Amino acid sequence: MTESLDRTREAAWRAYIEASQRLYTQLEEDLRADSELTFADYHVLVLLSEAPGQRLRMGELANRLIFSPSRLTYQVSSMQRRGLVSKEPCPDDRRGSEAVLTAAGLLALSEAAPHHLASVRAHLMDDLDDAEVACLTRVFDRLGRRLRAARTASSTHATR
Amino acid sequence: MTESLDRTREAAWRAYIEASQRLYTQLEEDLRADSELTFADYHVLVLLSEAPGQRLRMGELANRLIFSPSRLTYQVSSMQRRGLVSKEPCPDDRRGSEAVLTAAGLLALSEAAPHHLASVRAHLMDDLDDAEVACLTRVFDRLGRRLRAARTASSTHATR
DNA sequence: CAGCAGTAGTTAAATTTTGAACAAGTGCTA
DNA sequence: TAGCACTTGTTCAAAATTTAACTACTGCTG
Repeated sequence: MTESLDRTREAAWRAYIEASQRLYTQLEEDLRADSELTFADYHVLVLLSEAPGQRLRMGELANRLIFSPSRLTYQVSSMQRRGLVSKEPCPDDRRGSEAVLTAAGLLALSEAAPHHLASVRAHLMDDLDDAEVACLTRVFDRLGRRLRAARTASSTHATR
Repeated sequence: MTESLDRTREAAWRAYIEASQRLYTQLEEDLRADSELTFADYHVLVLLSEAPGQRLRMGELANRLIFSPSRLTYQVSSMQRRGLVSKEPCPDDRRGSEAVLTAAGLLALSEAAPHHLASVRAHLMDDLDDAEVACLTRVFDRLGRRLRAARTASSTHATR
């Protein structure tokens, strides 16, 4: 019994896992219903639109999306085929390349965003009071920071 | 601006999405490091181990895992190949079949569980105080219930 | 009880994701 | 500055997932 979760934490864990999965599924479905984008597409567009010059190094994009390098390569080529982004060699590092938001990509984002945000509100946010929002922010901010740290630490050490 | 999220909610949303993705990735990685199971495998084993007769109808299992039917078929055949579950025709409904936990499956679960639970604690639970646990439970319980309801409602109506 | 709309689950093809190798370029160090 | 270890990103093959048929069965309805 040493390694178990107490009852309340187990309940929290199960509720979290199930609801998160359902939420994700629902949002993805909504997004595809009123745009031509997947959640991953949307996320790429958001990140690029916020980046200076509306461009990001592949590696940086992969880190933020929490995508493997090869997955990102695939994701970006798919979006490139559809004209949502373009790809340019990186000026200061000839190994690298950058994904760049196109006008069509920006347009697609601006069309999809209202629906998507409405969907996030309808399924999740509108049902939360301010204290709950604060709690989620605190918990997941902390968690994200910790997991980010753990990852860079382990890849630096190369322990194992 | 009608369809946007206010600042605090947007921050909560982003923190949640990122941390959840990182957490999932981390847990999956841990699980694979100290067992032969994926997260999906593990989840199937848990559900079966708790079911009466350690067996569940495919459909029921799919609902609980939030898997598409075909994904579940694939998942279960894979586990069947590895001897973790077996499959039996359902006695009262000749269309149906049941997934049944095997002794090897139960053993694999019991070996993996301590590590996995420790991992959940280490990455998530140990860092939360009781109020936060209560908040998560409340929020995600409610969300799960609501999304579950939305799904059955929409599939009944078959609107769209 | 015949017909038929709906349910349970599988199958097959196409798409996506992973994982391991790889090519190219960088930058330290000796 | 030549050599080498590391980084960046891609490619290829294998595995997983989705989507759309499709088979078999159930259970209502006339």
